[in-house]
Amino acid sequence: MLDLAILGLLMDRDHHGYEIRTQVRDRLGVTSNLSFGSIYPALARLERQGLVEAVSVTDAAPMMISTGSLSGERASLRALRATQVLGRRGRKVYRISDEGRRVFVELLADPATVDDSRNFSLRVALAKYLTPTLRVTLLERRRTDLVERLAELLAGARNEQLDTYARSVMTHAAKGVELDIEWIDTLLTTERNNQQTFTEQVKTGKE
Amino acid sequence: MLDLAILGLLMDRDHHGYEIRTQVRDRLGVTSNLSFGSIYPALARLERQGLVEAVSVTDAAPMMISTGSLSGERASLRALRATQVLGRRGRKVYRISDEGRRVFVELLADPATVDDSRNFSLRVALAKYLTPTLRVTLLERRRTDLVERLAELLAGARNEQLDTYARSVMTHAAKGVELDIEWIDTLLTTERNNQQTFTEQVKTGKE
DNA sequence: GTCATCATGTAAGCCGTTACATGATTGC
DNA sequence: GCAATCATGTAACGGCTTACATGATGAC
Repeated sequence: MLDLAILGLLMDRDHHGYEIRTQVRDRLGVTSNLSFGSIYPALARLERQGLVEAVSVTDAAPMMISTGSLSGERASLRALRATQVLGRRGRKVYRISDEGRRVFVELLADPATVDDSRNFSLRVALAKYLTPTLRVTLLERRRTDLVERLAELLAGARNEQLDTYARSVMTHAAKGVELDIEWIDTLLTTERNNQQTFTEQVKTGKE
Repeated sequence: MLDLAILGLLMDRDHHGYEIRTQVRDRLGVTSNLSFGSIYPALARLERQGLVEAVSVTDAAPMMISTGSLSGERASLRALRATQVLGRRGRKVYRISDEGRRVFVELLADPATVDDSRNFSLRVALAKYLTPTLRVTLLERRRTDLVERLAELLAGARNEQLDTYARSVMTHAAKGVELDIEWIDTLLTTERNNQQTFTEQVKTGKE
């Protein structure tokens, strides 16, 4: 989960560890702030595996931005500026490698661990990196699980041996799952419309 | 979490370990089946702590081995009978102790770990063991957290830098939280009505 | 000059899982 | 008799958290 989230964020742009925490919450919709005690070791591990690389320790490396068109003076100025604006020294900025991109997409499409709601949401949040086909597969797989789960919950809610509180939990959980299924259905509809639009465009020769 | 669920189930009646798994799902609304690899060690630990006690290992099985009072024939018959009615041999049935009941209520009311949705749902499912006051406290505490979370999600959904998938995740998560808040509000209303009814009854001298 | 925030990292521990090992009972 | 289910337990490992340790920078 953490690996997928980190790689997913790095697909978009470079990040340093401290930043990843807030980004996971704000861009990937993961509720609880994950701890640095898990983020830093994860980054170190991903680096060892060659999936990411440290692009700059400290901000002395605006070289990465440098187009060469700027004079040394202006580059220094810009470095200073970057430090002032963007923050402090000692930051270790990571960039995803080609191998990292490959593994990321593989991981994102991997059917293995889509079981829980958290993993699924994360995958949808990163779904722009999936092919339309794989997106549909992901959504349909999850939908099947939810339909099954819904049936269990509705059965549970009908259980007369339960007290009002326990039954209320069942009923509410069922509503939540229904909401999830509706959401998936709207996403699936969108996917199919896009697919169709694309197909039509090909057929009619439009761009 | 596991301890709370196990003790909660044992508040109602005795259970053996194997049975606890299904009961946690069917009566407490916990989605994923927890594994025996966590249930059995948990029961052993609770027993060591004196919160539960093993009430019977098998039904009548020890008789077959030790007792000389019954003839071998009758002992076999009895064993057979017990097996037919109660099920299989080798079951270790647990009962909650007085100390266990005390600790359970303490645990259930403990504000420490109500953070996530799973813990909260579990507590609501067991809410009949809480006093009306503690129930309201639990609900209100959770409500405050959710309102805060909702604001964050709505802010996230407004973030225009997000692609449609990521934004969709935020919006959907927000809807889920809204549903949760509505649920809590209906529960709170019920609590207050019951409370008021009780107060009125006292005032007017009704039973 | 000191406090909050930014920034990185390590070590210990918690709470669960999967995989393994064993055996009884029921139904076909 | 054989497979499926019921039933208990152990061992290894996974993924995350908390607590600890360290230090720079910016704001007041």
